[in-house]
Amino acid sequence: MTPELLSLIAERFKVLAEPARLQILQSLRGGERTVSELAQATGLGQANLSKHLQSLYNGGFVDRRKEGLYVHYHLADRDVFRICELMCGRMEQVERSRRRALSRS
Amino acid sequence: MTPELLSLIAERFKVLAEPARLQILQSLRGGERTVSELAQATGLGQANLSKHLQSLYNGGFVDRRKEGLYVHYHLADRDVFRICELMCGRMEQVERSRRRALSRS
DNA sequence: CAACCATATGGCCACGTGGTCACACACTCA
DNA sequence: TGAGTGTGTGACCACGTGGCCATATGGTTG
Repeated sequence: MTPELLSLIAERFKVLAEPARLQILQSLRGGERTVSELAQATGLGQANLSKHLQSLYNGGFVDRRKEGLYVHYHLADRDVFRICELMCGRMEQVERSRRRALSRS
Repeated sequence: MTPELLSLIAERFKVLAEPARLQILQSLRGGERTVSELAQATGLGQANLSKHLQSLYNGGFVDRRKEGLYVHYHLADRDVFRICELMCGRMEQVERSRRRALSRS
């Protein structure tokens, strides 16, 4: 496990470490969405949204398809949500240990 | 999926979005380590390391046990590495699609 | 062609945070 | 008790980046 590999993994996590981007991914669970549709669904500004989409695209989490004026974004794969579910499982566990810690003190 | 929940998930990811902390977790795969052992294994400064350990502890990724002068840290669970493996799988896939994109342009 | 629209991009600011230093705290041992 | 050691913490700086504005880019329509 080289330092370079660790940096790569960290960079992947960094893309998901942002509520706005998680919100975008969630909005894409229903299928393809254009940037304007995503803007309305998420309430994010257009420029801001565009940058987040760029991050997600560079990270390989979403793919896109241009059609006339519009750009349609869609999930690159569904593994992202497997990761998120593992995270949610962790959150429950953290809750338990937090309560343990509180009762300890 | 409320905004608050998304923020919580994002915060979990943020803890893992740092090479130094991934390195610490990896060093703990072999079992318990004291802070000084971790400092030597990772090459991180002591104060810096202590803060990273605090993050990991607050995130519930590691647990600790005080014994005399020393504090022994250990992994809270092994699911972290399931998440990392999923991430690594993603990285291979990203490689493939990057090559696709290159050959497309 | 010009007018218009959807999206991307560069500049800018404000905020968060990783790294380091200095020091505080906790514990052991003479 | 006081010296010495391991760990945590506050202050500080430097850097990265999310959000917003203005503008560029690429495409369509009349």
